Amino acid sequence: MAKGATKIGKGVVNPAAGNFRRAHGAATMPALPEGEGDTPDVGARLRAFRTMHGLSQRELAKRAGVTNGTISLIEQNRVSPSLGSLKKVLDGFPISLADFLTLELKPRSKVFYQAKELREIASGPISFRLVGRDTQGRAIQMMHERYAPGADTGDDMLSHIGEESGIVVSGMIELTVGGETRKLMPGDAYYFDSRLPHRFRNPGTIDCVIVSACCPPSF
Amino acid sequence: MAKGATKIGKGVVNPAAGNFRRAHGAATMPALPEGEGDTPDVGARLRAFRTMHGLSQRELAKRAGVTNGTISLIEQNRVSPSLGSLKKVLDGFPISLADFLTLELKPRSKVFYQAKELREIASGPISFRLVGRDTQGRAIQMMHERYAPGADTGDDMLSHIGEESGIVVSGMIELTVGGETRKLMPGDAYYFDSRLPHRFRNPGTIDCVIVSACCPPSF
DNA sequence: GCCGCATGTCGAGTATTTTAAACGTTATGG
DNA sequence: CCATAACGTTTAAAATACTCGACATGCGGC
Repeated sequence: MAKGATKIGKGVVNPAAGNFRRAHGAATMPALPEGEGDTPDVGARLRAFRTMHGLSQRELAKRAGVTNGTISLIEQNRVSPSLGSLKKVLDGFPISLADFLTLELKPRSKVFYQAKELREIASGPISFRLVGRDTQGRAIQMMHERYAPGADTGDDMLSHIGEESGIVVSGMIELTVGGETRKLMPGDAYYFDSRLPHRFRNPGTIDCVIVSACCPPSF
Repeated sequence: MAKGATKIGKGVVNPAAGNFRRAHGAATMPALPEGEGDTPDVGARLRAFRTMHGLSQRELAKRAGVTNGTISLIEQNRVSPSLGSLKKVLDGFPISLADFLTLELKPRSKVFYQAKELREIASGPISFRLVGRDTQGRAIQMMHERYAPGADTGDDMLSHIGEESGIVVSGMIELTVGGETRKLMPGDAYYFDSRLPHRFRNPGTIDCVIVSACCPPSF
């Protein structure tokens, strides 16, 4: 292709169905009606995955050994990446090619809760304030954490197991989960799937105390 | 690429590790050590899968809407196909891209048994001759079948459940399983995973009687 | 408001994949 | 024995993916 004939004018190719174009031999495709399988929108998948890890196109590109332009084009579904490229890109974070293609990409359930949203499940001199509406289908173990000013866990890689929840007791914590960042004040809380990349940082000037809970579905 | 500079002289790229070459920006790849994920030898995978379906490169190519050359190159790992191409190719038979990449590609277990290989598990006036050495780990239900001369089941698509076994009682049957074809004579038998595409044909001039068994692990 | 920095997109050039056609081989008939 | 057909492989040309550099925008600090 010399120059002018770029088939790509501006518009996205086929964002919905996820089938790639390739208007070639005019009258090909005899047997199957095309569009059998899945390959649901690799572009959106990659973008979601990347942002969930808090990476920019350039950062990911550097990690993966490709250029940012490539990432951009792929995410726009302007190209159908070769397995080699896609593999390199995915090596940027811990997931296999097959897993990436299977990934659920589900609408994120409620993650952040305001102090007033916690549910009181005890009474009298003791107060148990429950995080999350539906206790059923959840699995938790609590912990007590303290963050000095400036403390930072750094990004966590997917741990692929369990869930995580916590309540800020004192101080302030900046929590990033799956690309969303939020500053939580005393009384606020969080609840998310541990597989989502997450990060705790104390941007304040005093210690931050959190009652947190983590992991395995032990009961 | 004009012409002469074909990087591909003759040899296969990297049949073992399954990582694709792309000797480009010289000193790229900073973060991860490359070779994290899998992508195990797409070429061999495709070839195995194709032959198991009894398709030639050209047949598959026609179904998929690509050229036979493409199939050839992919199977030799001379290229790293784009998702679009690979998807088109896989649309040729009923499997998803992710499933294809996950596929086990296990060393086929024993499929064909000679008459003398059947194990007698009864005695006296009654004779139960068992197909397959290890009854454990198998799940069977028997049937009685008869094939008129020329009868042909045609190719079966993957049924994704259970196993299948049978013994030829009289006549002759030509059985194709996962790309291998064999003519079975009276007393001979078969045992295979139903997910493998298979086909029965009676090339003889007399009826063929088979005692067969199929499917679900019911006991 | 302006600057510096980061981000995502675009255009042109290069590298790679895919096509189309031909080759060498093997099997099947006549 | 030759013709025919089918198969997998190969090669140059066409089409696509990828790189490199530049652009426009957005954001935070000063």
